Amino acid sequence: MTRSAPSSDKEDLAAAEGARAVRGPGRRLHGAIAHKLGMAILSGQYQPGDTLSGEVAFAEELDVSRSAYREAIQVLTAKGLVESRPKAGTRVLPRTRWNLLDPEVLAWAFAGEPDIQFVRDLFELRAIVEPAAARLAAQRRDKEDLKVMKDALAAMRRHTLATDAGRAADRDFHNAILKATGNDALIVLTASIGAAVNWTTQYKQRARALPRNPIPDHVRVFDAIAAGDPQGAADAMGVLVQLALEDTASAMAG
Amino acid sequence: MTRSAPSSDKEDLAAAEGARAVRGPGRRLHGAIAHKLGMAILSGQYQPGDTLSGEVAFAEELDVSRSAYREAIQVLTAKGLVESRPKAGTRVLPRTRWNLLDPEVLAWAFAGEPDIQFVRDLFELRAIVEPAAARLAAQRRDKEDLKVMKDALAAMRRHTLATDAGRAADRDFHNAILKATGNDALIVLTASIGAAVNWTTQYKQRARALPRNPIPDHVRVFDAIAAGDPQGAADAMGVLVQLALEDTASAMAG
DNA sequence: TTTCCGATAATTACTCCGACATATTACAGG
DNA sequence: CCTGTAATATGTCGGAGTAATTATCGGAAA
Repeated sequence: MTRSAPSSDKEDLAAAEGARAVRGPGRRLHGAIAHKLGMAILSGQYQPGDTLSGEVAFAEELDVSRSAYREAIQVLTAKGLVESRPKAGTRVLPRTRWNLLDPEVLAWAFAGEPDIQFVRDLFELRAIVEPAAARLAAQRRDKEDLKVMKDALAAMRRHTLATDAGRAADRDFHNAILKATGNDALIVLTASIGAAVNWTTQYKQRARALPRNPIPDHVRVFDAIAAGDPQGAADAMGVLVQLALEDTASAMAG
Repeated sequence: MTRSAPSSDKEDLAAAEGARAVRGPGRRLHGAIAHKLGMAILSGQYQPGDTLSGEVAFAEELDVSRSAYREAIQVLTAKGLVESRPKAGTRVLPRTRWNLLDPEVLAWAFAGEPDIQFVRDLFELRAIVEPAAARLAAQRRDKEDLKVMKDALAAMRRHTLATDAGRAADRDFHNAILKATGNDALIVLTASIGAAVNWTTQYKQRARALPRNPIPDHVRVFDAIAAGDPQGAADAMGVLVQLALEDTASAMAG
């Protein structure tokens, strides 16, 4: 992000244009404001305990109506990022109150320079949850699930992970595993985390060759699930998560 | 138009009073609306695909201004429950888009008669995550963490789980374990799920004696963490989750 | 005639504005 | 130290106008 431009008096204007510029089709104004403020909070630009300027002042600074600004604040409030009270103003809540697993919050966290420690935390969580999901999938998958996984695997082989189609197939594969668990809570959790993490690795690896061919590892996971081998599926998926971790780690280090 | 005209004959009024009645101190009007609509969606009163009445109509039906209604809708949108588009209206999104791990969404889900399958899913997730958390805690805890756990354990012994103080100590104990993991993602995840689940069991067990004394199991977890025994901590915590599951299951069945 | 495409119209959410009500904090006086 | 009062920022309201999306209708091409 090119935030380091210290032009003094035009900054308000830049911020305002920035807010309105992001406003594409399907993206409302209040959504753009929420996006902007959310990223500002997640990036540490506003820190826990800080109190934002008053509604009228901030809305005017952003060059939007008070209604739009307020609706944006409601979004942030719903995600546990801020809290508004009469006379006290709107303040950023402590990090423990943030809904860090909310897909949008994750997107904001990964929009700028994601906090290394947080990425490690997420991978640790993945390393806990995804093997367990594979274990459940091995116990509960039906023929339809296996077919979807098999097709996704074939598509991955065909396109490789360097293409959009290949990455889409990768997502399909993992989603099929999740669906096979039949656990909704597991599905939403893993889906949002995986999406957020892959989101960064994906476009950071543009100039980077993958550490090694990930297809065989995916095949191992599939075989174990197809064979109804829970422990094998969990182990194989553990390897896969570890692989993704190394990939991301090297991408962020370099 | 004066707001205090309680003309009687409409059922709309009843709904409106219902919405306004929940409005306690610290609870804004739009928050109450969001609460009401959120529970209605989670309870299946509005099903995925349904489109809500238009802003003007619905706001008038609830006897609130469009601003308050819209802000409530923004909250629901932020949690992935609904989606609004011009000309198309506001429709309830498919369940897979809901942020089921959002604390408020969980609260709404457990406000009425919680879906049995969903409760099972959550416990399955707990059974995956919490033992892993205990394992990490056994590896990373410091003296301060152990002290907090010890104190909480003593308080649990003193008050028993039948009292508010005792349950607070129970929460403190589990929170101390989470804190000891040092993983923020793990913390928010487990904290919200645990809170929601305990929320039901807590006030359903008013007339029910606990299946068995849970203190010794807690002690086992603590001892393993204090001893730096990851596998032992994970196993002991697994027992604890299983115990909670049985408790909840019998509470919901009876 | 059928099918497809583009212009048009209607509906709905979206945005803005200005005013008032309410809650919470801070201060002054007892 | 406590209590009542005033200041202030959020909360709520109603209405007007804008923008975007969908549905409809008409015409042209197959």
